[in-house]
Parts: sequence; C-alpha cells; structure tokens
Amino acid sequence: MPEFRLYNSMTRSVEPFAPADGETVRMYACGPTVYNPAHLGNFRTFLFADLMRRSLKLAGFKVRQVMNLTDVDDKIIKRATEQKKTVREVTEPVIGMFIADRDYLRIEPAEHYPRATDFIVEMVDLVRRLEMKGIAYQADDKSVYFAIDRFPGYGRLSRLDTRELKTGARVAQDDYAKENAQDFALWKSATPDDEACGAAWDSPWGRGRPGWHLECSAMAMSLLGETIDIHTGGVDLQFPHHEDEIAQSEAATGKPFARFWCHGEFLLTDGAKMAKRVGNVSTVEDLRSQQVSAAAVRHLMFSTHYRKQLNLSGAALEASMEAVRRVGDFAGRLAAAPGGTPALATVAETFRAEFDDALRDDLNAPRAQAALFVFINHVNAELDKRGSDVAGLAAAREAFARADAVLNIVPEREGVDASLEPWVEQQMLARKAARGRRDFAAADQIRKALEEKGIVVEDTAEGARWKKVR
RNA sequence: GGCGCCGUAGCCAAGUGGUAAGGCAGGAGACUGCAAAUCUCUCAUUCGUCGGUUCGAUUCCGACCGGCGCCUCCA
Repeated sequence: MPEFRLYNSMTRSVEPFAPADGETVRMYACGPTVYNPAHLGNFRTFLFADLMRRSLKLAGFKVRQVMNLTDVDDKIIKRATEQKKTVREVTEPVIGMFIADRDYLRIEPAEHYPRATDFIVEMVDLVRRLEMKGIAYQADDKSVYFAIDRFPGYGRLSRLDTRELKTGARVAQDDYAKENAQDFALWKSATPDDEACGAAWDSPWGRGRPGWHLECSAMAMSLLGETIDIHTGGVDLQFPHHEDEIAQSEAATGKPFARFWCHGEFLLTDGAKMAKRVGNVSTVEDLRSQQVSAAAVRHLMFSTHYRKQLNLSGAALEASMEAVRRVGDFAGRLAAAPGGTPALATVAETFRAEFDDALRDDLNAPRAQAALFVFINHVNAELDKRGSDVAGLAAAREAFARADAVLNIVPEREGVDASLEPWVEQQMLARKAARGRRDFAAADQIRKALEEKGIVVEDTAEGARWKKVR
C-alpha cells in the first residue's frame, strides 16, 4: 500500500505521513472566531480539514481532531460593547449557526470543539511557564508579551529571516510598551469594556484576557498533547498566528509543537480573496436560499486542490450542481439495480485503487473525483447490459460507498410536500393507464402538469418513476 | 519593496521529461411513442510569451507579461 503523503508548510515539501503513535492522528484545526457567521471562504478551510480527517480514516488511521471556537477576541468584545451584551451573549447564537452550517455541509464533527473561555486556567498556566523561563515579560501597560528574540527558532515557518519589512510600513507606535515591535501579546490587561462584557479574568498579572495565539496553543496541548501530528488552517494564519503558536508552545515545552503544518488556500470571489472587509463574502445561507445543495458545494470545493486558490463563480457552481445530479442519479440506479456483470468487480477494484492513491497523494481530491466519474461511466455501461451477477454489483456498491464516505457528494433526494404526494402518485397512475391504452397525448399532458410542479417523470424498464428537480 | 503561489480547451480542473485525466457546456448517433436518464463517438498537434538545457519540455532553467496572496485583524 502506498504511503500517505502530505505537504508540510514547515519544510515546503511533500513528505510521508504517519501518526507519531502509529495509530491515531492527533489533529488540530484552527476554527472560527464566533462573532458573526462564517463565510464560504472559512468553510473552504473547514471542508479541507474534513477532507483531511476522512482521507486519513480511509487510509486506516484513527483520528482525534480538535477544532477551537474562539469566543473572546477584539471583534467579539467590540460587538458586545456596541450591543451592550456579554461576550457570551454574542457568541452563543453564532456558535449555533456555525454548527448548523457545518451540519448542512456534511462536515464530519471533530472530536472536540473547545471554547477559549473554557481554557483560561490552561492559558494562564502556559504564560506562567513562559514567564518562569524568562521568555514572557509584563510590560508597563500590564499586558504580558512574548519576547521573540529569546526564542531562537522564531520565524521558521514563514521564513522571516529571508524577508524584509515593507518599507515605511507599520511603525507600531501604539505598541511602545513592548520591548520589540514584533513581540506579541500573551495576556492582555483588561480594559473597562472588557470588564463590562465579561471578557476579563483574574491572573497573576492582574485582570485580563488571553491573546489570540495563546488560545490555540493551550487548547491543542491540553487536548492532544505537547506534540500534535497535524495542525491545519488557512494560509493567512501561517503568519503570525501559527508562527506565534509555535513560539509559545515550543518555548514552554522544549518539544516540537506540530509535526505537520498544513495550510489551505483561499476561496476567491471576483478574483479577490473572499473577506468581510473586501465585501465579497457569501455564506452557506446564501447558497441554501439559491437551492444549492451541500453535495454541490462539496463537489466544487473538492474540484480544486486545497493548496490552490479557487474562484467561486455562478458557472462553477452550476457545473457542480449538474455533476452532483449525475452522482445522485447513479447512486439511485446502483442501489436499485437487480444485478450486474462480473466485469464490475474489476471496475470497482480499479476505482478503489485510483481513488485511494489520489487521496493519499496529498489529498488530491480533484483526481479522486475524476476517478469517481470514470467509475460511474463504466458502471453505468455495465448496468446497461442488464446482467444478473450479484458479486460484481456488490463490489461496485461497496466501492462507491467507501468513496462517498470521503466525498459525501450524493445530493439529498428531494421530496415534495406531503400534501402534494398523493396527487403525484395519482397522476403517475393516470399516466400509466393512458400509456397503456396508447393515449400519448393524455400521457404527455400529465407529464407536463407534473413538470410544472418541478417533477420529472422517467420511464424505465422497471416502470415509470419521478423525481423532484429544483 | 520583501516573500510566495498561479497562468492547461468556451468555462472549471488533474497531470507528466517522451507527446494532454475528469467535470460542465457543445456537436453527432443509439435507446425512447415523446422525453428524461444512460451509453457510443466527437470536442486542446497543444499546455501565458520569448529564449535556454535536452535526442525530446506543457513538465527543468532564465527573462518577460498577466492574476492572486502574505508581510496588519483574517480561513
């Protein structure tokens, strides 16, 4: 069996991957900051993590995944202050929306969804460890900072040593309290606003709240151990977020924080990064209201490799909707087929090998999906022969099922309103009768009436059936 | 300015030092009372441009053009 290979941002190369303990992959995925609903760009990254965990499982590994919910940060506090709410009141409903969107997109839940505010003790402890080692210091503004010049490895992930700062940029006047402009906050001293909205905790350095980077380090190490196998996130998190996580964690433990750093590329709209400040975001809710199925979204997101930018467009979405329609029809046909041909066993085996190879090769989902369509084509051709071989059919079903356990791109078969269903069935019977007496004018009229309700009638060898389309 | 990624048919998109997967759309045919679905055939002598290395490059190197991102909160 070919090895599992992943691109590691730290080494900038594709490397063989296996969990450190040989069995369970400890994976940490940077999650959402819950101050308003995540957009599709965020979800591209979460879908990337979903692809990762499902591919790892397909390869035979167990997975223990943590995805954090950042429920204290500047934006949340700002919102809470504006709305005169507590941070909890701001984040609670947004977390609910996140879960709903996650489920809609069929993202397999991680094992843990820790909230930053539930790990204050662990965070304070981490800062204390850093302080004892002389790497963290409390500045005049009472905040505690990480001294990057006391951590020799700082900047390895983003190759800071090879960079020059943008000329004339960022003089950091507001951060005069820090010893070094690039030092980052571990613990921020509380402001009156922080206190007002419940975003302040006691600590050895006074009332305050955790810095963003600290949350991930503390939660990852608490739940997964001091060295985790895989850490994922969007490319924009590489610097400074992940760089700072590495610094804090490794300075405290003296051990490597993550063995593999994996970053997903951006989702673009109109040729620009999808971001709230650009004003080009769309949400899962937007898609739902446009009748775009989760299957279609997944197909689209998996049709481009995760390390390549993907431009979201109406045309691309429509292509995916149609592609997934085909997958759905195939799934129905495969399930209902009375028999197949012996050749299906070979078709299934070929598919299985190519599909697995593709995913093992740095999660090449586009290639995996291509293999699926080749498989569908071959199986359809075999089923057209109307054979009665059950072993071949079973092999095809099995191969399809395990592939879809990763992709999950079979669209939900849409039903009609319960009140409409008896009418539909009645029309189908009437049409059958009309066709029986070769009254095709009447039969076509019924077809047309059904079509107006968005129902397509298909005549097959096993009789007529109907399906709902948009 | 520094660091990095990308540029493959109408659109989306894999891929390899030896001559281009797959999806959508399109064309022709089969099947069908008509459809739908499905199947078959077809759809890039060519992979941004110009050079170089090579027996041979889309794939390696260089330059250029174009697009995107990071360097600041950010999936």
